[in-house]
Amino acid sequence: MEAMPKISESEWEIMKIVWKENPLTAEQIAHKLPEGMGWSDQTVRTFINRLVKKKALGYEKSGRSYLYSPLISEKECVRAESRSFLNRVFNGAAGLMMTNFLEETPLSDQEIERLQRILTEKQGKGSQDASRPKP
Amino acid sequence: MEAMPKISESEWEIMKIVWKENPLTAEQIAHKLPEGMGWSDQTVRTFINRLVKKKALGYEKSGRSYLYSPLISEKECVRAESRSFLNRVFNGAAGLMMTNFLEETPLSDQEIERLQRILTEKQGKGSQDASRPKP
DNA sequence: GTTTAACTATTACAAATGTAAATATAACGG
DNA sequence: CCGTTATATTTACATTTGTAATAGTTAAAC
Repeated sequence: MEAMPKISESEWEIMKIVWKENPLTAEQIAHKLPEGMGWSDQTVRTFINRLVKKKALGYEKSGRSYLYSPLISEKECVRAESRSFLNRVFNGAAGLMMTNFLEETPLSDQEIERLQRILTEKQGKGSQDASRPKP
Repeated sequence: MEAMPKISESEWEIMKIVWKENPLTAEQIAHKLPEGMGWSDQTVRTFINRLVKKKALGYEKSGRSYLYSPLISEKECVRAESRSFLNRVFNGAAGLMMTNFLEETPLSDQEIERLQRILTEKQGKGSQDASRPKP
């Protein structure tokens, strides 16, 4: 798992785009950025370069430009970032965090049902006891 | 709501302590920090000072030292940080985020039940339709 | 082939952050 | 009162981040 590189806020914007679809040229990435972003082309390229340096993006030459692709998985990054957030803000208490989110966030009935289904599924599975002997 | 100051990772450690109990002297804060932290006394004082500069902490003189107290509420900070995280990592999709957490996090049956209770309570309340006329 | 237009790479620079040392200050002990 | 010492304030410095401008390179066009 190679110690996830630390992805900054701006770099996340780039990564989200490249995860969704790849490979992409720098220009394509710049164009797919959300409107309000307002970054100059050079800024975008700087972020891309930093991500390459961090081994978060890889590239291959194609014509006059490079095609960038992710070298680290979105799942891993989301997991790492989530853990960091959880520790920073909730001292690692996932239950507390979720309670908090549930209380603060408006959810559609559909979403509520989906979450409930997931919870019910989890229920029997005894995931609270991680120390069982392997069969 | 005064545009929450941005609290850095290290600064969060300080704030969490002062929120839990206050007022505290710099020394007390330093002592209450988690073991593994390994910050020098001066480092802790630097963080405290930055938090004062950011108006996150206030102080009052007492004998030879200051007593620090939070000027911003934990709730507000948690909310701000949560929103930032949600946007950065999940593009603001709270439902997706929660699904993800539920799937990845081991929870005790107790916690599961608590979350289910909260969800059930939310269910009728139609929080997905925020545009109802006030009674 | 040489110019040029598009890309990349290098460099810049200020603010924030992590980490502290050095210096000033003031209160407490005697 | 005066020194000692605990505190606070100032200063330091490297790294990361946000935000580019400028310089270098190379494929494409002619």
